[in-house]
Amino acid sequence: MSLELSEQELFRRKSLEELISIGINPYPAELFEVNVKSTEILENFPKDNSQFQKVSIAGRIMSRRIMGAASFVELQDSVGRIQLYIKRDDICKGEDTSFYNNAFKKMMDIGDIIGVSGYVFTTQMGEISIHVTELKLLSKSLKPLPIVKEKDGVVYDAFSDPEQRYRQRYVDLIVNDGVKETFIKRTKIIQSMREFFNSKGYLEVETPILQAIPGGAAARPFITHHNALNIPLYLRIANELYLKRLIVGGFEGVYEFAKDFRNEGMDRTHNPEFTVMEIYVAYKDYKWMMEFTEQMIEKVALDLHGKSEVKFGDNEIEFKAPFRRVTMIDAIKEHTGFDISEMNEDEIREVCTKLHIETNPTMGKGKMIDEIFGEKCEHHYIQPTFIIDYPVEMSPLCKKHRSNPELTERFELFVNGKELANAYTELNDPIDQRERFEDQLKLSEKGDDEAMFIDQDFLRALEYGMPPTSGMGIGIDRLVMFMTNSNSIQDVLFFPQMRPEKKATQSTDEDFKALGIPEFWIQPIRKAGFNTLANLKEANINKLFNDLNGLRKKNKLDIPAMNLNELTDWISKI
RNA sequence: GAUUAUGUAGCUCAGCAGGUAGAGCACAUCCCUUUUAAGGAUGGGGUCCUGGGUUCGAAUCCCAGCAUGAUCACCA
Repeated sequence: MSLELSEQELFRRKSLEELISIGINPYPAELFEVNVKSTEILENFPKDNSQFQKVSIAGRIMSRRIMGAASFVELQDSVGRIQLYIKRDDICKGEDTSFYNNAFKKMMDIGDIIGVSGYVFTTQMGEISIHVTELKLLSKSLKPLPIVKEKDGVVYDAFSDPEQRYRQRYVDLIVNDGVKETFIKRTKIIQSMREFFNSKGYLEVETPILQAIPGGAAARPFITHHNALNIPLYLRIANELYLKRLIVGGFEGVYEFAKDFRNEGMDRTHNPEFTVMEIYVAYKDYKWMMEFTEQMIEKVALDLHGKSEVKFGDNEIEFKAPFRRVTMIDAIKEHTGFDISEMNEDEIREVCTKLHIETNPTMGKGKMIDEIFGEKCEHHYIQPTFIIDYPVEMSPLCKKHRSNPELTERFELFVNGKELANAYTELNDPIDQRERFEDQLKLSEKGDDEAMFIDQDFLRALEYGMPPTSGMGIGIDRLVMFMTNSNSIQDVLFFPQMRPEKKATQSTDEDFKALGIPEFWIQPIRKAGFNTLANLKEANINKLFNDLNGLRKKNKLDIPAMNLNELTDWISKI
C-alpha cells in the first residue's frame, strides 16, 4: 500500500511477488554462462551463417514486441544490442504454456536482466536474431527505465535532462547511446599514455593525497582534520613537490595519474576534483619535454582514432607533432602589436590601459603580462601550440631562463584556446627556490590567498641536490574532452560533483505513531502533503478530515474511514 | 558569488489575456499473432519543484527558496 511508488512500480513489485509464488527466483545466485557478445554475432554471422548455433548470452531487455505466441525482445549486453525471437512452444516444455504466457509476457518488463540460449538466424525482415530455446530471469528491474527510441539515426524521446543524467549516470549509461563510448575512450587515453611512459622506463608512483602543506600550485584547498594526530590536513591541489622528492631520491622518471582537489568555482571546464597526469624526468629540460609531450599526444590521438586529426566542435585539430612554439612575448606582439620585451613595469601598465585591461597596484610585471596574454592571445591558439618563456613571478617552481633572468623555462600547451599542459625546466637551486617561496609569502601578506606556502621539507630535499629535471602536468579531463569532442567536463566524468539532492524534512513514522495515529494512516497523511507534525498542527482540521477520507476513497484504500473526533484527539497531542 | 533560463505523468514535452490538467512513448486490459522509433481498441496514472502573496478562483500573475543549465566572475 505504498502510496509513494508510482503505478508502474507497484505493478513491477506485484510481478516480483507473482514470480516468487510460481517458483521463479527473481534474483538467482548462481552464475550464468555467457559464451558470446552481441556484436560478435552481428559482425560474424553474415560471413558464415553456420556459426552461432549454440549461443548463450545475457543482458537487459530494452524493448519488447509481443505478438501472441511469438515475441521479439531487444537485448542489450555490455557491447551492444541484439534481437531475440521468443516462441511460446520453444521456451515452454510440453503442454504447460504458463512460463511464456504468464512469467514472460506478464511478469517480465523492460529493464529486466535475462540470460538466454538458442541459435542465431535471420528474420524475414533481414535482422540477425537469436531464436531462444531457453530463457532465465537473472534480475528483476523494479524501476522503469526511460524509453529512448531510435530510427535511422534519429533519436526519439532522448533521456536528456542533464541533472538526471549526471545524478543517475547508471541510467544514462544504459539508455543513451555513446555515453559508454566516451568513458571507454577515457580509459584508452590513459592506457595509451601509460604505455608511452612505461616504454621509456619511467615509474608509475603514488604520492599522498592528504597533505599537511598543500603545495605545488596556486589554488584554494579543501581542508580536513586528522583526529589521531589532531592536525589539519589538506586534500592535495597538486603532487608536484612529492614527485620531485622522488627525483631527489634517485628515480630517473616518475609519473602519477593523480586526482587533485581545488576548492573553487565549478563550470563547464572545472570540477572540484579532477585528474592530472604529472611526470618528472631527470637530466632533461623543457625543450626535451616539448618534444616528449607532442609525441605523447600524437600517439594518444593515433591510438584512439587511428589518425592525428581530431574533430572538436567546429574545429579540426591536428595533433601531429611537432606543434608550433611561440614565446609569450611574441604571442603578445602578434595579437596586440605591443613589443613588451624591453618594457619596465610602468610601461607595461600603460599597455594594459591601452588594451582596456584593468590593473591594480598589487599587480607586478609578471601578473600583468599574464593578464594580457589571457585576455588577448590565449583564445587564438586553436591548433596545439606551445607558449614558452613565462615571466618569473608567475612560476615560483620553475628555473630561470638560461638567457634571460626575467623569464622562466616554462611552456604551456594550448589547444582550442584552452590550457592543456604545463611544464618547466624544474627549479633545483635550493637558494633560489627559498627566495621564490619567500616572494610568495610576501604576496600572501599582500592578500593573495592563493600564494604558495613554504614547504620546508621540500627545500631540505632540494638542498641534498636534485638533478636537472623537467616536469610536465597535463589535465586528463580536458584532454579527454578534446579527444572525445565533449563540450563539458561533466560529460567525461562518470560522477561529476552535484549539490546533494534535497531531502524534504520529514517526521518519522514513530513520531506519528506516538500521537496514536494507526500505521495505515501514516502514508496517506504524508501523501496529503503533511510530512511533519508541525504541518499537521497548522492544518485546518475539517479540511484535513475531508482530504484524508477523500484520499482513502480515491485510492480505494482498504482501511477504516477517518473519524473526526479521533483526528482532533491526535492533533491536540502535538 | 552575479545575471538569466528552465522545473507539469516513469521519459520527452504541450498547456499560461488566471476557471482545479493534455499528447506521444512507457504501463494495464482486450484483440491480433514473425515485428521494426508505435499493429488495433480501451483504460489507469499528476502535492503542475517548495513556501508565501494577489484573487471568488493560481500550473498560469508577483515575491522568496531549492535544484539544474547557460553566461560572467573566481580559477588550472
